[in-house]
Amino acid sequence: MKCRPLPREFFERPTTAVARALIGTFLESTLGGRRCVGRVVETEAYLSRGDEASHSRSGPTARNRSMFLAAGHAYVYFTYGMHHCFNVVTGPEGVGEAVLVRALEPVLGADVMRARRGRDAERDLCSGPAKLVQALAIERAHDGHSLASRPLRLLTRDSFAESFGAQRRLAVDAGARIGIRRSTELPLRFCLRGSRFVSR
DNA sequence: TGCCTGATTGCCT
DNA sequence: GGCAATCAGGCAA
Repeated sequence: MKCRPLPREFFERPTTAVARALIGTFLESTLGGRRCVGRVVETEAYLSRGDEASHSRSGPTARNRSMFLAAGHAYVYFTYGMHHCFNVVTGPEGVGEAVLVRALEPVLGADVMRARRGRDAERDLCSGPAKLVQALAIERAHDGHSLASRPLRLLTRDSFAESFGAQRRLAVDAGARIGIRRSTELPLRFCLRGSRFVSR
């Protein structure tokens, strides 16, 4: 089936629903003139209320302002002095919710990913939020980019049916989020069951 | 102005 | 399993 970007309505559902629904979709980067695609296998939801781990917990700032854009935009932030992470903005404009994409299964352009990552093992290319950002050449400059348009798009589950079939019903597990200290009790992490490409 | 911490990764033991 | 790398944002003073 032809590659189609996810429609705006896809992102306008509750954030946890979007986080779950993103599993099995495809993230495509044509940055640097090289096409790379990965299947989303792990996500985490970050909410605007009752979530002390969310960057939006204290309202808009210069760093997190993209999180308050309309659903379907990218929120890219810099952390730990050396890494970037990629999020999909969800919810109504001005609310401040997003889904962190934590891991991808390489589908196309694995060699380009290897060169960018400086590692050979397929498992090490996109099995972490900062890894996939490096593999797809995503930068802070893409903060606020609309994910319906190149060079960075999210494509429907129907895409790449030659490799993954229709993917109608995928088994998705929910659990606690990783790498946070607050609101660790919330089950806002979603993984494709059985995938060897998740971060942990 | 200064200090502390973080939605991470990779190397070392 | 432990921990260093490395810096911008957030907050206290």
